[in-house]
Amino acid sequence: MARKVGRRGGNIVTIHDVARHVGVSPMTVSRVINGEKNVREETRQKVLASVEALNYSPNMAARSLATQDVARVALLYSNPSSAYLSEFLLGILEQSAQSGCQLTIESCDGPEGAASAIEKLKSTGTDGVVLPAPLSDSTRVAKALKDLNIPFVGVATARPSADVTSVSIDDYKAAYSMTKRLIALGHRRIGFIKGHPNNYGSQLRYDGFVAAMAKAGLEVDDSDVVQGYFTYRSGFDAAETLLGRDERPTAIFASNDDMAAGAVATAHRLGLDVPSQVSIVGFDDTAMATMVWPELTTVRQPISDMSALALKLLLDQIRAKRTGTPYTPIREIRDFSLIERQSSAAVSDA
Amino acid sequence: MARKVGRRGGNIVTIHDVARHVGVSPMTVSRVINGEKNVREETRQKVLASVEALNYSPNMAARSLATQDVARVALLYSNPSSAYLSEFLLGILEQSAQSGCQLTIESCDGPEGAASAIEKLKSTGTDGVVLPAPLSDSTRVAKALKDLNIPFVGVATARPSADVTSVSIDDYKAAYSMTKRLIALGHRRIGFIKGHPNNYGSQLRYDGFVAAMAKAGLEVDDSDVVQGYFTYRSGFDAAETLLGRDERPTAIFASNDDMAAGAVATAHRLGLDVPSQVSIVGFDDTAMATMVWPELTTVRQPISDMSALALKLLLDQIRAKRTGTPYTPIREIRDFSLIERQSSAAVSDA
DNA sequence: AGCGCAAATGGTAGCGCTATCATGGCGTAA
DNA sequence: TTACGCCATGATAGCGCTACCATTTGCGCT
Repeated sequence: MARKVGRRGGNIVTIHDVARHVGVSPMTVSRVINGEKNVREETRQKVLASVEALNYSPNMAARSLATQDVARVALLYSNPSSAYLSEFLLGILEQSAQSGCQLTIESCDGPEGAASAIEKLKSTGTDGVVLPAPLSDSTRVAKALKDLNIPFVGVATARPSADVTSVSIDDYKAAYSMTKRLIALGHRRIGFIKGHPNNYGSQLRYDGFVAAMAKAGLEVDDSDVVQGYFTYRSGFDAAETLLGRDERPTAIFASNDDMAAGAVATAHRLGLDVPSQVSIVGFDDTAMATMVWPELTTVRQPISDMSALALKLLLDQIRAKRTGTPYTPIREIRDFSLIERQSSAAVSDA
Repeated sequence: MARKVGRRGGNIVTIHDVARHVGVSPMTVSRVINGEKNVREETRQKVLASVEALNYSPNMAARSLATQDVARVALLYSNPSSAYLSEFLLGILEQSAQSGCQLTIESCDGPEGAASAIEKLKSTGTDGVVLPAPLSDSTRVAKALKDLNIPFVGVATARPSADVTSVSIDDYKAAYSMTKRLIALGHRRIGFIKGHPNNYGSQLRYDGFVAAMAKAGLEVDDSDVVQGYFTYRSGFDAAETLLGRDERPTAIFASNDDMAAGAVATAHRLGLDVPSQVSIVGFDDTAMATMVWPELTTVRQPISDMSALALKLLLDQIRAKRTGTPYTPIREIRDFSLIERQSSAAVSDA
């Protein structure tokens, strides 16, 4: 019976409906919704009850318009693992829905991609940028954004730059913990596949590994450390080097899951069972980790939490810039966790 | 120098600024922006020039508010491959930014997940739902949404339900083409790994395979067809069955990339080179396809196009519902493409 | 010329929400 | 008691944009 409602699309519940229902002014409802103080507890309860009863949910468009908080935020990415990206998106989307900001996703592949992508940001009046994993370490991008005076937040940045807000985990500590765990499982000789040489996080992971080995009084032989490039193929090849000899390590720690997956494939090819003959662990807990078999023991980053937080911090920064408030960059560290799956086990007695 | 600007956040260019700059009314500018007719070409050009010059870009929040087009749209998903999800998100995000609709991402895992997720949709007043791959085939979800009278669009739905709008590719034809290609490469005995039995698309793919074989006058032996479940592990095991015997096929067609990747791993484990000794092809062109080595020859769906289109169709449907216009469900078919990578080759003379 | 009709443009009034200021009530200190 | 300040609430005025008319302009026709 769709009542005639001028331009209205449907019978959407507005703040006015709630106000009328409770018998207060819209302002009061607004205050309750936004958790402001200076509202009597009794009133608050009544409002909340009505919100529930009427099934009210705020119109983000109207809110953004009124608050002028419509930040245009861009997510710049360059070929991350898609597993990483999708989880990243999930987190940032939820946050952006909550904050009611205009989110744009922009890919910058290729060497000139970054430049043109940033040019585009500039011309569309982007207020801020979130940089996920591989891009957050790009000095070029960071410099370009800084030159344009566009605030940005890096996620999983390993490079410890004090003047940039970032959200990351402690790569060093994570690698340390994982290594310690392998040692606890009885492994004495552990092969390591390094990440991409340009990536600072790679370095930290390696350092953590070395430190844990040293702490346990174990030597790291040069031949047990192989350079990788974060790709499956590089892990595949690196594992060949590590496992294709008489004296082989009983465990391999790859700097990411793709390489660990590649290493597992090589182990299989060489007729080695994982994990009974060789344990293989990864890093990141991307979808790859549970896609292969056996599923990978790995280090998990709370990616969607991190991206959500990154956006929140970015919005703070933008707001500060707008109001002229001085802003102090923040380096936020989130907790990682060790995920034990079937690719690692205690070293066999054999 | 931040000029004082009331509540305004920054010096955002509005439609009024453009209007003043051109010397027309805001309405005219609005019309140009929205590509309406009834604007003199000359005026249009002037407006466009000013838009460019002032770097104007419309405020989505204001637009949504004014048009009342703020559809609340949900993307319901249940453990798809993350590669699929991220590409799906990319497409739908771009579209939602353009359409200025409020997009929510909702996961429904577990058996009761769907029910509770849908309950949530109901209580938040969702106007429509997009259902990506595995979920689009769930009769339960479809029924629940239909009962609630919430419009939805399925993507990659294989089930040919005439009363539901959907976007998909022709699974049958794609499988047919891929099979034909393998035959052209000289393969006569081709193993097939089926997808999940509950998935209608699986059936279509299998049918396409069988049809192409029949067309070429080739027999499909029962022992060359193995049931899989879309997982890496199931492909791994299935390939064992197919390849671990004397008379083995020279090629394997897996119903998705994960299984193809598993099959490659098994081939390696059995000491078979891919593709010189056995070609292995997949389906979907997810990130998995390029992550493993050798990279997989596969069938590519234009996922992000499809998700964008799905959202567009959904919005049409919502609009129709609101205005009371009768709506005819649409079954949109997009083109697939064959991607040839390193996992397939002509059958060797040996 | 004059008329009518359509195309081009402008004016006005909101969309749902919140910033800001105004108001009224109440407690406390003088 | 009077004065003052603080707290809870309300009234008002937009935020940037577009729907819906009203108006103007152009132009073909009689």
